[in-house]
Amino acid sequence: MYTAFTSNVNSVYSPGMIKLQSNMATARKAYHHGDLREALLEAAEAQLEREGPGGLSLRKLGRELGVTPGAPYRHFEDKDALLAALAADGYRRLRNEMVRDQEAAENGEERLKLAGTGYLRFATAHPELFRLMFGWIPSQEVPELCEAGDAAFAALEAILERCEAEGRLSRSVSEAGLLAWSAVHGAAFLMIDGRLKVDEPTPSAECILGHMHESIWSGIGRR
Amino acid sequence: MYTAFTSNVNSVYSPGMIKLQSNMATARKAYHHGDLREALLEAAEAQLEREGPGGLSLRKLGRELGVTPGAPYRHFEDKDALLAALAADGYRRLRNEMVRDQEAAENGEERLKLAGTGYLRFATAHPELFRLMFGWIPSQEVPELCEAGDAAFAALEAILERCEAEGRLSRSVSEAGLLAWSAVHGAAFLMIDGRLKVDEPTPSAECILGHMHESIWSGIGRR
DNA sequence: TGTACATCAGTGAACGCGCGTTCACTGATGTAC
DNA sequence: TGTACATCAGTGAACGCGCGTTCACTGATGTAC
Repeated sequence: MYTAFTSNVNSVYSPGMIKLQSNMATARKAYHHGDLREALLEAAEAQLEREGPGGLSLRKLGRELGVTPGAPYRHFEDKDALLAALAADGYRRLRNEMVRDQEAAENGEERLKLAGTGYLRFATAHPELFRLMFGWIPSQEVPELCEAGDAAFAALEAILERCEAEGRLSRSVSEAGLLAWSAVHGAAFLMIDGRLKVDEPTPSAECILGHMHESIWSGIGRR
Repeated sequence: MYTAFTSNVNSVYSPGMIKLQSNMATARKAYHHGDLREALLEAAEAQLEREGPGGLSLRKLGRELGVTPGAPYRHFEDKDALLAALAADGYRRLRNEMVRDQEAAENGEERLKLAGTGYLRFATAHPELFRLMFGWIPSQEVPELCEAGDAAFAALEAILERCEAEGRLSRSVSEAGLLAWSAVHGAAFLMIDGRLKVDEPTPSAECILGHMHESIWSGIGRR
């Protein structure tokens, strides 16, 4: 009964940077799922985006993947562990989005703008995941989660340090970081909460950052 | 059994601007609670802050107030209605915090700074309520909620318009509003998520806005 | 290449829980006369 | 001031639900010889 549906195994999706194990080809229609861990993460993220944080349940996940309620516990100690893995993966992808295309930039100002755009792009593409990453507090500390979060912030800091080295900052790195991060972070939340109506009713990441970058840069930089 | 505890009726707390009905004095130890509606809102907010959004339940609320599980339904159609009332009240108080002390300000720039400080003060004092206000989407539109939210934003807009009238803005009101609101909103979230470590590990609203205001104002204003 | 065996990743049934909500009811309150 | 009555705001029991988690089990897989 449960073994009939394993189509999800063939999914194209691969959350984050975790490599899929390669025993997938032989796993279809098997008693063993093949890669239930990845499938759970994938389905969990979809469920989260679809139904919000309240709608995410391990049982539902199992049902969706054609697997018994107990099965997820072979891969995650409990629900919190799954959420933490989801959030950590989110931070890694957020960071990727921020540093993407950085080589194309000619100077610090451009790098900052690209990173901000990436930040907004991530938040608007995965609003509930973004909310989970920043709003949810695990019942006990998860080192993987802290590291991934710090790494994302470190990417911003590195950019600002290069700006400073180029002599393009009118403030300290930490004050510049406070404004830049706050502004982009705030805009991200306002966007996903549907509270920003600039030009269009649901403006794009590029549009919003286009409207904000000049203000940010006059606030913290010089040309 | 349920009538033994009505001490909450005497609470000093009065959420938002709603006036308490004044039959409280006669209500103690009564079969009728006296002002269950207000008591529910008050207890709900405390419960929200104490245990997070997942820990808020109507049944628990009833238990806490010494009242039957059915009782809350005399005052709120369902759980969503209570949440909406909570959020709407939050917006009203947020607005109050923003416009507080405005008369003390000498010019637009100072007004903006005071409003920002009030915003952060509210968010850090009521973090879970703040998250509810901005993160939660009611299953059906609640006009009261929209109005209260719009009114809070309108307070910011009014300040920026006065800045413009004084000739102190270097950008359009809407671009200035985008930066100012995003920056303060983002800082609010970063603060309540414990991600801001400037000077102290948990800096105050005044401290954070002190560090941000110069950057914001060089971004959007002139002196 | 074939077999024995340890390990892994599932099954399926069950546990206890707390929740939102409904409903027929009743005690308290306030009002009209 | 006293009484009849409508309305209000509770009671208490019940409904059905889905959830997280556990556990003894078993089929599938991979490895050592």
